[in-house]
Amino acid sequence: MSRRPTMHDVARIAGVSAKTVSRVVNNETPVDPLTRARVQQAIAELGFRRNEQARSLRPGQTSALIGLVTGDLGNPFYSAIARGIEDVAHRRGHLLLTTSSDERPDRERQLIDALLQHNIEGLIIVPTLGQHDYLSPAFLRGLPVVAVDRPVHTHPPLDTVLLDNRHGAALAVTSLLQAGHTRVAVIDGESAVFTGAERIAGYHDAHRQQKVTPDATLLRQGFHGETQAETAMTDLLDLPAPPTAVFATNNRIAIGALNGMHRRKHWIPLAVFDDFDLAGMLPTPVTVVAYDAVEMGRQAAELLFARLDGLSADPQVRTLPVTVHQRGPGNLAVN
Amino acid sequence: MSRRPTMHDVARIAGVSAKTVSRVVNNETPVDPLTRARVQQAIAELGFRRNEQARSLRPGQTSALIGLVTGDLGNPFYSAIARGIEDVAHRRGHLLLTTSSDERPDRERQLIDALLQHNIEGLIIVPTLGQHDYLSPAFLRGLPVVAVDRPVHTHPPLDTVLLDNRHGAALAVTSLLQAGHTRVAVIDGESAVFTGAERIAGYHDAHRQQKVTPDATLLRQGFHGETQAETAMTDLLDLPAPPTAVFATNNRIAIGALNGMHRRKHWIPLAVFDDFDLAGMLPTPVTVVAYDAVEMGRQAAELLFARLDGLSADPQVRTLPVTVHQRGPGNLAVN
DNA sequence: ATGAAAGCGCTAACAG
DNA sequence: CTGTTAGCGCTTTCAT
Repeated sequence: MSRRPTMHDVARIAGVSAKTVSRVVNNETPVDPLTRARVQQAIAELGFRRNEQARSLRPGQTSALIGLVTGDLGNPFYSAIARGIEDVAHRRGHLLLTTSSDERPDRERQLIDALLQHNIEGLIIVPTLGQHDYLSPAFLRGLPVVAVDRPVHTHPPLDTVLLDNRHGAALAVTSLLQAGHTRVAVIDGESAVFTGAERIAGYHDAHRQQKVTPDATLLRQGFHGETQAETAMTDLLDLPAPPTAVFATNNRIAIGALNGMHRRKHWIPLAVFDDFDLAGMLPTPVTVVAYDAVEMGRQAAELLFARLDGLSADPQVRTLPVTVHQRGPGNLAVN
Repeated sequence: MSRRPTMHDVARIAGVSAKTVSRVVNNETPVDPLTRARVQQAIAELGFRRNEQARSLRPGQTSALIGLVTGDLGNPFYSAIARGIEDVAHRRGHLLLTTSSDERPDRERQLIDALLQHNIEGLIIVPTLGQHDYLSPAFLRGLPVVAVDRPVHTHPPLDTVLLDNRHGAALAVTSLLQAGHTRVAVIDGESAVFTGAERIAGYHDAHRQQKVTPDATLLRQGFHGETQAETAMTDLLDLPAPPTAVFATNNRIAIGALNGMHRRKHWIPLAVFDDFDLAGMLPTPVTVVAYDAVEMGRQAAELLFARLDGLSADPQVRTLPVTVHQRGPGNLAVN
């Protein structure tokens, strides 16, 4: 198997110097049209492809590589973000290196290190819980970084793309309160997670605004995954005074809560931050907070490229809108 | 902002030559333990990180980069595959470049080209429909390639990881036939897609084996997305002699079919190739064919690394098992 | 309009 | 055990 052809190989075939090949490949001027044609002919003949690693080694050149760290690419929320980033990156002639931290800060740090060794031009990160001192200027050496979904506290602050968690949650819970519910339970995941905390704040905002006092015993936090959420739901339904509606702070929790209702054959209206298939087919009304995760990725990538282009001055925080929809049977009222 | 430190910078601080730094960084012998310590000290002081692009420029060195092309990273099926690949790649010290073809052959080709320019060591691809002459040895120059989910016909053939589509579909449809159904409809997507064709073959296998003659008018193909599948379902239910059960060849089609049943308030048992949330909570029994997409990715990556390690001889086709589960109300029988 | 030389950061081969 | 030299493929600078 023959060695991959270089510019020198092309140059030899075309009877020109490597520099002229370089000019043709990069559409630089001046090159005589006939020379250009000869070179292009030779390129086609050999199947030459420029070596990006060699190119980007030169000072002043860039790698055309963007790095992404999320908790788990297998999670559709994260992969939608990745897709949005990829869209913009592709349009800008960049490729995306994707990695998954498993939500572990040590692995996150290691991945960022690996990405830096590959000379990424910029980094987009859905930060794990924990300290991010390795997002400091000293560690990053001026690498532009954009945070998505969760803020990260650094000096100076980073460009950030968030959802309107608090407002979306408030809207969804308000729809329950306005239907007459006064005992709305909450099932949340890991209590230290930013998005969950914001959504719970929104729950409280709604109560305050609707002048309903929430019952603290109905607020359940720290549940990982569907199975735990299911138990939380059955526990709530087994209370002497069970809730008449429930707010799930995310998708997975909602699925667990629904499994719990199904198990107890006791259905109460559900509000949930996240949309999901078949929400409209359930035996109880579902109020969903929907958003565009792909768009989050796009916006993050656009912030990143703006900074690479030197267009950004101060770090920006963009908060993306969410929408609320009623799914399933129309009547939200208390049974 | 100071320039990123190089091995020479480290060498100067540690009072050694660049080659010695290289030896330390690569854990090569022999290096005097004291020298090694001095160098490590200097590395820490400067925050030195080896430049992977420069390293991999040397002949005999590799880029530690793997490329992936799927139809759409935002699709959870593909992103699960990506996650599986990433797992193995990370364990092997490799990073993954992910790209989405939008199922367009021209874009697929362009992405492969871009990946090759970045000197990927191997490529994993969920191939689009269409000719793949650009997966020929001439184009790839010996680059190892693994196909996932769909085979691709090249000479020589590629390593391939598939699901047991035909058998899984047969099992699911058999459960309907054994419950007494004789009019089982099929809703399928793009008819040229390999997986759909295999699953329909499984549908016919089941009928043959159960000695039931399928009604060709109940076989509907070429539907894109949920909305079209929903229409296909309502059309079927509106027939003078509607089906008593339906087989959906994938997830999205199943959601559409369920929406159709919901709209007509006419529920019939569903079999579907793919598992999904809330399948157990619907008003009709659901038979799902489940599988592990992350594992598909892992196996693909393992085939790739086996080839990079020079361990593989002939191209392999691995067919991964699927499992069938009953969800929802227990009774599959004809209404 | 084109080419020669130098060097990006790293490591293989060879000296010492 | 350590250092020197050379060169991977490309592009910048400066000649021609």
